[in-house]
Amino acid sequence: MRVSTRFSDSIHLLAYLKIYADTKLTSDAIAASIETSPVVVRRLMSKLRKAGLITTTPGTAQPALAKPLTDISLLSVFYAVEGDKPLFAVDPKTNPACIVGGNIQTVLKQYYQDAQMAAEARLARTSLQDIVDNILVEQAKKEARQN
Amino acid sequence: MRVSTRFSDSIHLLAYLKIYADTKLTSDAIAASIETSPVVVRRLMSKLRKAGLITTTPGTAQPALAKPLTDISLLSVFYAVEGDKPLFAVDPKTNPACIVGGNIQTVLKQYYQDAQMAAEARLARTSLQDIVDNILVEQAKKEARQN
DNA sequence: ACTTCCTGTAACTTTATTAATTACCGAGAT
DNA sequence: ATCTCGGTAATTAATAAAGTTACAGGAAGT
Repeated sequence: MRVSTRFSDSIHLLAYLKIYADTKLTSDAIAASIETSPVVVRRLMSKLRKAGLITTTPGTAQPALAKPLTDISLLSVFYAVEGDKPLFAVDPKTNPACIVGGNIQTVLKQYYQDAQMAAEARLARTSLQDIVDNILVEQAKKEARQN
Repeated sequence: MRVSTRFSDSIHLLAYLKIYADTKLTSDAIAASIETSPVVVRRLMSKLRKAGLITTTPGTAQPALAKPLTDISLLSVFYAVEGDKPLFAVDPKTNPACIVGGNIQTVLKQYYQDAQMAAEARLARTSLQDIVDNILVEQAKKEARQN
């Protein structure tokens, strides 16, 4: 399958709303930054809006963050656009007549959930403000190198 | 994309080698347990062999675990069949002329790696012996319910 | 030696997921 | 009234994984 970049693109989008708050925030402009299509941007915004992370007004280019960036964790963005999609997939179709095939799902599910929760705990610890701060630091480094 | 079940299927395979060690371990028999095709099983075994987890002999059905199950972690199985595939995908193609698009990959990579390492640490903590033990416990529960 | 069963791979096809595209409705601004 | 833009549905294209077919060659029994 094609690998999903929704999570990364959504973080990009939200950071863009903050950093370019003074510009015209059309889906076209945002799409140019992510290098995707405006429709994809609007689809992402639709999910972010439903998750309560941003507000939008139909017909006019006024997307806005619904709360301060310090109050939005990477995890809440992940849930908003990926739902509760598991990081590790259990093979759902194995032979129930076999000792292994009949029990492995139950067993793996537990360990996978542990691992996923560990990753999610890290995502929960980071806010979008951290991301924006780091982007600006990287940008400053870049500009310093040029001089 | 279709989500990969290689990791789960490989754990299944290795547990099968242990639990059914006394039977004929043909790729057909293993495939019947995983409910996949023998070729898929042989492909998985090829990767597990290259990673040093099992030994096989061409032409004869004698796959064997290369080390005790207590010495094989879920993480080593994951690496064997998924390589260093990241759990969270960075969008590689964003506008470098934009402050966000030009720096976000660098920033996200760090946080994604943190999260992935947390998950991997959990996987490293669990051995295949734990999995086999749990499978046998589940099976015993099942049999107890039937009486 | 011959036959049978099996592994190891390569090549190709099918299936599933995601992103991209096209198209259209209706809201808001000028 | 017109122009711009968001929201969404429907379709197409791209991509990754699993399934399938095919075949070369090893091992073991007869």
